[in-house]
Amino acid sequence: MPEGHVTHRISGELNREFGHREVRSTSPQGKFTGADVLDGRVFETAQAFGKHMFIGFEELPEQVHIHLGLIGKFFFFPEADPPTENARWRLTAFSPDVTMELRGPNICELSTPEQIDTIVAKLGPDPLRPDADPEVARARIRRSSSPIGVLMMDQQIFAGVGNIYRAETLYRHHIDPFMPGKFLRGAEFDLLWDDLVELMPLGVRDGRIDTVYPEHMPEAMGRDPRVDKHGGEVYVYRRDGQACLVCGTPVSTQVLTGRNLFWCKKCQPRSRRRTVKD
DNA sequence: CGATGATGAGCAC
DNA sequence: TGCTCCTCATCGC
Repeated sequence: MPEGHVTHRISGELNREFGHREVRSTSPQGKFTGADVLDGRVFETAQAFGKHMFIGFEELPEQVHIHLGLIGKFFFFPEADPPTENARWRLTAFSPDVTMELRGPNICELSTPEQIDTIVAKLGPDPLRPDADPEVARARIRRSSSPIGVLMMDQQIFAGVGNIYRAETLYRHHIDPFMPGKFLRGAEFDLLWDDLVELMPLGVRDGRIDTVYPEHMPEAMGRDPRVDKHGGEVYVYRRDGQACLVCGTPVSTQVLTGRNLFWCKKCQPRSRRRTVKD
């Protein structure tokens, strides 16, 4: 499931498996009407911008625009006819055989170059892209009175960051999620941005989100060292009620703009800056 | 075996 | 703020 590291990781996988190969394209489930247009074409390049992915085919100006949403998922099979059905989009290449299936995406449609430009223009800097300019994000945070915990999820600020990276990066820098963006110190912004630039490529490489420093690894806490349920080792994400890996305080949770926020009240204390009048 | 919720986001009220 | 879309693993009965 999908924060920006997943779209980037899968773009790479698609390029390796299908790049410059002729493909068979279908929509077994029928809801991707553009699938037929792509059948028999040559796959060119998949690219990721935050949580959005665009896939180009030779001699076609439109590209496939994909957004996984909350539950969308890609599957790869080392065969031309995997025993599945009802995928939104299915791509197959032959000898060597490989099949991709896309299930449950929020968006899977053909988009014109103009439409793609519009989508990309709305996104903030993506920590996974070398061309990202963090100053855009810095400026937007500095003039916002929304809590930094809300701003972290705003794709116009950090493209690709989702609920796990939000909770974990705020935790790693002891930042109060409820502090208005305008009160975030410049040095704190630098810590957050640099951390995303460091952590997210690891997520791309490993296909999971790990954020715990070695000295805080569960072994050191006497816990079972197995991977957490969501697929990575984390400090606070979905660990509500469990002991903070650093201080032992039960991890807190609260719904913030429709999503579950997780944080440690002791490691990320309410900032006094928060109470200053606008 | 039905209910629930999940790494998301647009939209109506 | 809450509903909606989409899928599927997991949980409680």
